[in-house]
Amino acid sequence: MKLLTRDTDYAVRALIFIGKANKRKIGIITVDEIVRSLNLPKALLRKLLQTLSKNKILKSGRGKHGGFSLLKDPGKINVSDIISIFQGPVDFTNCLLRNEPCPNRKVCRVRKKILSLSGYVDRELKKITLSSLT
Amino acid sequence: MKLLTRDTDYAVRALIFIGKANKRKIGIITVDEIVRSLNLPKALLRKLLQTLSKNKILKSGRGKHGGFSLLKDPGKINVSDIISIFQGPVDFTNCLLRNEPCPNRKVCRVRKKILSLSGYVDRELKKITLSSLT
DNA sequence: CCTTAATGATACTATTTTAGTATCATTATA
DNA sequence: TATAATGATACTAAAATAGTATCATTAAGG
Repeated sequence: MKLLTRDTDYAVRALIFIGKANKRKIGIITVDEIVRSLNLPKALLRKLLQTLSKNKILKSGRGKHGGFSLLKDPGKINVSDIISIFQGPVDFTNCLLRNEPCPNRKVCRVRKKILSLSGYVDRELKKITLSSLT
Repeated sequence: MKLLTRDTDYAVRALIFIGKANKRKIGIITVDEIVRSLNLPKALLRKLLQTLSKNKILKSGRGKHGGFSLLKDPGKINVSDIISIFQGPVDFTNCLLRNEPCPNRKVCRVRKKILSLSGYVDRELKKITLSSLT
């Protein structure tokens, strides 16, 4: 019952690395640099960073001297965002019965509790910003 | 990102049903009765209730007039227990790096936060007892 | 220009988890 | 001894997770 899948996990690691570099005024980081420091599989990391670029978390530059840098303020990037990108929004509820919407949804006490837990966890994850991690 | 898998979900539904029946002094419930009321797949439910019996949540009786009843006090059966049985203990942490223990474990801030969230969720799930649901 | 070093797009495979079914064995009751 | 119940177990299908490979495109710099 992992909260973060591998993709999210590696993406967060990479973002922390890029965030730290940006802090030291190193504008652009290549996949190779991240791989050397964090020991992540290169082909996979490339895919993840491409996804982060498509989702406006990173800015990418192509060609020689290309690479990645943060597109948004590190205070505005948080773990809930990254989970949303790689795993879908933080939502613990299920509320299906044999693949149909559960008829008991409206009054279900389990649902109420799970919903509230889900909300709590999401709010806490939104507090874990990149700036709080670098 | 479901918190409960289908097995846990169906098991909780069945336990609620059995708990309610036990409350009304109906000692023993058969799989067929649960299936008729909750519309769950019979073969699957049988397997789940067998697992609950092995885990000392239910008592089972075989033969004609056999069936299931709660083995423990409904105040002492909670959702965290059922998750533990079907999905393993409530634990959001991962802390692997390429399938090895992550070397950063000890100082990792993400880990600290996930651990604390995990603990919170588990404590809350332990509060959702069967008696609170029937 | 042309080489090189970077990302973009995309297709593919393997493994694990989740979801669900089927069947024979055993037991208790009437 | 027939019947109605659970016990044990083996099996299949689908989805999610984990990971790799390759060609296309772009930008810098001699």
